Amino acid sequence: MPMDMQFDLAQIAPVKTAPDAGCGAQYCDRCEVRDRAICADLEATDRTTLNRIGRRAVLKAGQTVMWEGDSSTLVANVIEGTLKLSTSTADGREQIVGVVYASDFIGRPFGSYTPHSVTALTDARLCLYPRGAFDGFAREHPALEHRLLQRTLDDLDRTRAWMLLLGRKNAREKVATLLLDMRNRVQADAQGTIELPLSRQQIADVLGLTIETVSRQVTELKRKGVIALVGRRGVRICDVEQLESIAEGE
Amino acid sequence: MPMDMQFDLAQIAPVKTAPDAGCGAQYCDRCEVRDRAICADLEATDRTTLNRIGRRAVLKAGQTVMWEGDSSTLVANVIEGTLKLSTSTADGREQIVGVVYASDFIGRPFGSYTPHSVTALTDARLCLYPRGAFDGFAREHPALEHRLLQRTLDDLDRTRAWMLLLGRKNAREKVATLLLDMRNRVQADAQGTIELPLSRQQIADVLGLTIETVSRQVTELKRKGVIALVGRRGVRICDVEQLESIAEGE
DNA sequence: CGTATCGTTGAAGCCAGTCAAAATGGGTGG
DNA sequence: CCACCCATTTTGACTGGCTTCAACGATACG
Repeated sequence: MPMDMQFDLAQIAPVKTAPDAGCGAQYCDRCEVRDRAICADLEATDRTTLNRIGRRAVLKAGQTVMWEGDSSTLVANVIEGTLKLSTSTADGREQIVGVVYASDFIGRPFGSYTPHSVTALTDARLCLYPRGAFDGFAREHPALEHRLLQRTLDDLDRTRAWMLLLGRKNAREKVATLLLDMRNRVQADAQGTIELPLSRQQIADVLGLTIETVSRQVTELKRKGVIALVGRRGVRICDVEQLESIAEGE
Repeated sequence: MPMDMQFDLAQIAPVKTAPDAGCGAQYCDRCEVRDRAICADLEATDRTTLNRIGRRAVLKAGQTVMWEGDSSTLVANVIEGTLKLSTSTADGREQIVGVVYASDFIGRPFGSYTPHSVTALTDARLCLYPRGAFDGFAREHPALEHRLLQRTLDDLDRTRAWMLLLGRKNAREKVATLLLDMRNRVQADAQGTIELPLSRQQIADVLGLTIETVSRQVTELKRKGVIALVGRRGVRICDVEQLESIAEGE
């Protein structure tokens, strides 16, 4: 599936819309991310109001929901799946500036344009809100704004930490750091294998490297016995301490 | 002055403390950044309350106010001067993750530790608040939290845009982009010369380059007639269009 | 089983880093 | 005002790590 696939609005299926429309309070009550998303500590009545302006949407891997530079019309909670945030230079060089998971918030509230594109890496489900309506609701609900602030502050910390990687780490350290990051973010299976949500090209776009350099560094880590590869996307970290010391530059 | 100079608490002089202590509402009324800082649209009474928990502090260039990894005990408004936010690897490689100017907000509210160091690049003046007290005040004043959210969202956008530079631009594009950024941030004099708040080493630390590479790129831009140098810190941009096209990769 | 996509490997070149030395300029004291 | 000093910046020569270009191998899917 090509990564530049267009996001077909017709494919944003309002899923199982209830009589009172929106996500429907009854759906929120059984929402998978209910107590981790920003709407978590809203009163039941407020949640009902918020639900009324929301719509569920289903995305296939590769679909883009928002484009860099477009006017900001939508924000959303991620219910399921993994998505990338990316920016590009005029001549097509891409940098992934963030990877978001279930319960994360996407889009640019309180701003007129979208600073980066948002693209599904896996099949995904969102709870979409029109930005204007969301902004209005948020301004009237300090508890929601507070959670949004907390989340934004955390994002900023993570993003700034990543700047150190991009600006000052070498290829070996970059790859090791990413694998450790994935270890914290992605659930491992019984054998301790984690399924990377990123292709080699996407790893390169996160780390500011080329796909060939990523491949060589991964192969080198495998040769040393620090990691083991399981198919294309699977990685098992065999020696966490050594990987950590490699990530920090020995 | 060594950049690792310790921040001597004794040097945080409570300036002209008025009878009612704090910054003193009467000082806020003539505060230089009064209508640009986050406290801008507070009611007079709320501002008085906030002032009561604030203290003015004076910094000399090179002094560090907050250290990466320390527990977060202070936040502040920048009243005057320029400061850098930076993180480092264990072996001492540094990355500047942000540069802040008058009216900007620094520190990590609603978090237990400081994710980056904050160091004065020029002499500076701050309006300091104990974090706990500030957090409490902010939670009770949605208008303040909203401004803080807006600011944090803007910071995040800028930071992510910088990731594209760090990960995907070459040395020439990096230097050109920085000069254009400085053009927007720093006031030029009558001849159009801007006084950079950063040394060559600091420019290197912002761009993820070495000082030698920065110097060579600056020299090359001068040779082409795109910029002119005035002393060590002064730069005049002679051909903005060309600099912009260089920043975007021709 | 065939094929398109993705990932790996190899060889060569180049950009930025490293190490070393010279030049500049801002500040100080005579 | 000038000479001197020291930190900063520039310049030069060389190295090396990452990219580029190309071909090959593996894997998932119809």
